[in-house]
Amino acid sequence: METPNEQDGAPVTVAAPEFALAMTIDSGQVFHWRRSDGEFAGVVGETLIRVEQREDGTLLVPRGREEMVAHYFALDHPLPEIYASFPSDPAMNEALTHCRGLRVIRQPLWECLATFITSALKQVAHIAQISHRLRGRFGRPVGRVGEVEYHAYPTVERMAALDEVTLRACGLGFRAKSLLATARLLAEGKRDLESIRALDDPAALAELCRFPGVGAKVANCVLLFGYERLRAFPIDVWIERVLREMYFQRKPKATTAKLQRFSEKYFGVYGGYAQQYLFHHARKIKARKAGGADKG
DNA sequence: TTCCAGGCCCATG
DNA sequence: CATGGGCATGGA
Repeated sequence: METPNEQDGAPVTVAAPEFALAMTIDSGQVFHWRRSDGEFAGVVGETLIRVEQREDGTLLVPRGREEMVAHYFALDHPLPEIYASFPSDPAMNEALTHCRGLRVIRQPLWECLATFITSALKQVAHIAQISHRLRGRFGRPVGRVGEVEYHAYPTVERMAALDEVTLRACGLGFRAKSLLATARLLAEGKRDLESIRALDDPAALAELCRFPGVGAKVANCVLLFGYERLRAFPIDVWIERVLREMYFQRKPKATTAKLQRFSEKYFGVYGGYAQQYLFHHARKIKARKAGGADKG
């Protein structure tokens, strides 16, 4: 039996054209990667992965993990085709200019559903904080990098066996109840995430919305980041602002449902990618303005 | 101190 | 069907 750890062989080089590792990890899809020097360390499923992107764009990954990393970061997504499908307007063009190489990650289903339930009305930094607490306290340890121990996301069974008070102690607030209830539905076999793969987008969305703590936004995130439905268009407060400023200036009373319908048609078959680019760019612009005086 | 965050849910018009 | 308010937490 193999026991992969931080010493499992010299890293090997993997070609990764059109891929921006740091930006992808920092784009609010996943919340558990840590950066040290030029390297990132995180857990893919149950495997500790250290990955570095060099100046020439190639990746350094642990030997034997090339496929796992390529699959996780979706290096096979056809970015040229995706970019060609984007509408050409000032907002989209600007986002594309600044976000080239950003990819929509393929996440494990339970981990994705759970983290986005905890994301409700939380800032990205807070989601990361909560995620690390949950992993550290209830997830299986999978190795260490220096002094830092890494953990897998808690299993459905482990989460279902906890109680609301324990979860609230991780900083979950009112989300604890939903997360626990969802874990129990899955642990008891009353629902199944794998079977949702067979459903079409609308049916899958409706099924996901049956979980406590899951509405249209979280469900669309899970469709996009977990089920690889690249058309799914999550509308959070950032995207809603962008849509209203850039596309609905003249219609201030348009409802969210209206924005949703417009977006799904306007941004097309890779709407999820368009959304992710608009989202990330909007956040970066704000951060740049807020921290404009700091040394860079 | 106040504001805001990758929302959801339920009670009212 | 649309709208309003409550819900926990913590960093800026």
